[in-house]
Amino acid sequence: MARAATTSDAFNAIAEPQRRRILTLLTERERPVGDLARELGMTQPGTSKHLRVLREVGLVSVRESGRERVYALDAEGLRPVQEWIGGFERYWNDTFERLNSYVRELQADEERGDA
Amino acid sequence: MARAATTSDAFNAIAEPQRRRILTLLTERERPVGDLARELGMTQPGTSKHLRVLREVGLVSVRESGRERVYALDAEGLRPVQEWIGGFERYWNDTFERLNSYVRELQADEERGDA
DNA sequence: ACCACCCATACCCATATGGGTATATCTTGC
DNA sequence: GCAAGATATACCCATATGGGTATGGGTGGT
Repeated sequence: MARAATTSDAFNAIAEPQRRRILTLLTERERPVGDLARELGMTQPGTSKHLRVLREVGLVSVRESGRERVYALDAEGLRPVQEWIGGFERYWNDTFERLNSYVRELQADEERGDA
Repeated sequence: MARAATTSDAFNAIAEPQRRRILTLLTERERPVGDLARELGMTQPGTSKHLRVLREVGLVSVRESGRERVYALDAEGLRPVQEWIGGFERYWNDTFERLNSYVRELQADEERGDA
């Protein structure tokens, strides 16, 4: 089974170091596959495979430019992760963080109109 | 190789759905293994294995109570993930951020009595 | 048309992994 | 001390996965 039911979501995608590096590289600017492969120091096929995973979970988008495939970050896909993590911020022990998440909660409330 | 070099970090730990469920369950209260196993609907050994992973990356702590092992959330371990994700917030469609600053403006106005 | 280049896919391999069953260890209750 | 309960581990299996090497399909330049 290994990672039951092919869990292909953002959580799984960012579990891989190289994929995280790719996403980080893409924050600077969009890049063609070859570029990424060089930066990662791995083969083009290997890179393509990681890109495929990222594509499938919607973390990157592709644009064809001549014979190149230019990949760009689609950070929206990280939302689920950020939201999930957000649910734990209040459990961090750091005083500063407590205050921080408290403030964030207040803001969230107001954005929801709860005031 | 599969997930090269045994990447055992928080990112990897939360890539598994059941483990995320465990962490979520632990936000409510600490729980002994049996409890978790029942909640997850899986065997005790299976649950223990997930708990081991979570333990090794510091996402949970254990306390012995008689013949039980009570697991508790240690959210600090999620910090790295939160920080990494944080680096991408500015690339999300600005909608959220815009709203955020808008709210902040409103707050400022009200505090000043501008209403 | 031909060739060089950029990629995605198909395969192949070795290992990591999730889940289950059997079992050893330790603790509490008699 | 002994039986029962709670766990962690050892093992076994099937599959997912990361990485590499071939290879096929487009695209641009000449």
